[in-house]
Amino acid sequence: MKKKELTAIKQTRLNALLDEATKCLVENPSASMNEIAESAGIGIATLHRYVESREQLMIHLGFRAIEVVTATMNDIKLDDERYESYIPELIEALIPLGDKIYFLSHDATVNSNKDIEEQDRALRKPLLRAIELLQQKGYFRQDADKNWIVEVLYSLVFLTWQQVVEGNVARNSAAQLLVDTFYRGFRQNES
Amino acid sequence: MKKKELTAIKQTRLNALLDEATKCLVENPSASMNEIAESAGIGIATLHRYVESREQLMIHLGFRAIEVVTATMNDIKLDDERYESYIPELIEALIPLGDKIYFLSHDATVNSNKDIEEQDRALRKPLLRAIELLQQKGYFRQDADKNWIVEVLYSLVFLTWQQVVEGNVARNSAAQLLVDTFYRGFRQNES
DNA sequence: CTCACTTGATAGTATAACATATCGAAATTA
DNA sequence: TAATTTCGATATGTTATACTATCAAGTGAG
Repeated sequence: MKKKELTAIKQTRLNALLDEATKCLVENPSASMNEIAESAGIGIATLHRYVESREQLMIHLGFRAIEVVTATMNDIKLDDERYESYIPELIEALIPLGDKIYFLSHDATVNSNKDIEEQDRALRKPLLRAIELLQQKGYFRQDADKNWIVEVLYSLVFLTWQQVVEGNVARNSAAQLLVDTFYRGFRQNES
Repeated sequence: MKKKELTAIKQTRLNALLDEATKCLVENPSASMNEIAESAGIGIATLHRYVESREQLMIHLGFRAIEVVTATMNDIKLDDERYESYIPELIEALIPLGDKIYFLSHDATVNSNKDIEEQDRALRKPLLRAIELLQQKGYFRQDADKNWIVEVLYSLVFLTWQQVVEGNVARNSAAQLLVDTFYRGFRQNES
């Protein structure tokens, strides 16, 4: 087995560990390293073979979150011909990443890291542009602030993810529910 | 000075401490007792004179949150003649309590306490009834689940509170912004 | 002024969590 | 099969934090 394959396997396992750690820490931000290791199904010694310290774990988690969310967003293209499908597709893809999105915007350790903070801003840029375009097309309301729209989207994605995890919302109908809420709100139209 | 006045003063100071601790812990859930005391402008010794332990502090915070939110909700009556004003008034009153609402639904310590959990359910009941009534009146969409509506409301109240604290949203326009989002979403009506 | 009470600072202790090292077992590769 | 590595359990050192005890300073009432 070549060396490159070895590091690739390690990387895969590290990513799986990071994903599990994110979920664990979102559920209980004060989870100990022991709890994290147990939650990931590995020993505490092995955990420290992957990450040097708790602080470094947090940094890793931040970058991992950015990486995954960025990749997911890049997969969803804003097609001029079918711009109506952009948000629904994006939401469908983002819901499983609800914990990472939440982690990005709420964890204290992550938010005090300059690099991550900057990458987070870079991450929002294309989303802001997409919303702007949807507004110009007259598809989205133009009297709403773009940044506010993004904040609401993030917030609702996390909420939906959480409701799915807790079993209050069916996984298959979650995206539709969220799109519907995000688009129309709850007021009955009086037309 | 009478004894009753003394305990009343103590209670007032305790409440102020709890309110500050809530804000502090929402911003950084792993804040130490020292940080909490400092944030409240008191010494660590005094903090321990008010609450016996960290765990007891958490319990106190849970009950305090329930108490304040309940009182606020009871102040807003659902008047059959003016049911349109119920949600806007409620939202306006709830935004300053965003941290407490968040604390109630997200803190691990609080959510594992049976009493608080039960009181939290009791707290939601009148809100659920109000939403049901608004749906029957045709004022709210009837195809949306009541519990989902409450979850979204809580989530957005916290988001708005946070945006106000961070300075991204003006305090005076926050309620209007939230009501608008909650009612209509972001899709442009094609009428 | 005096007394009762409260507060904040400091020092100290106990406990829990982080982090490291070791060792045998299991898995993987040659 | 033999060698190498990977892993998990355990033990241990080190640090951080919750909590206690004590004392001096401040405050208000009588």
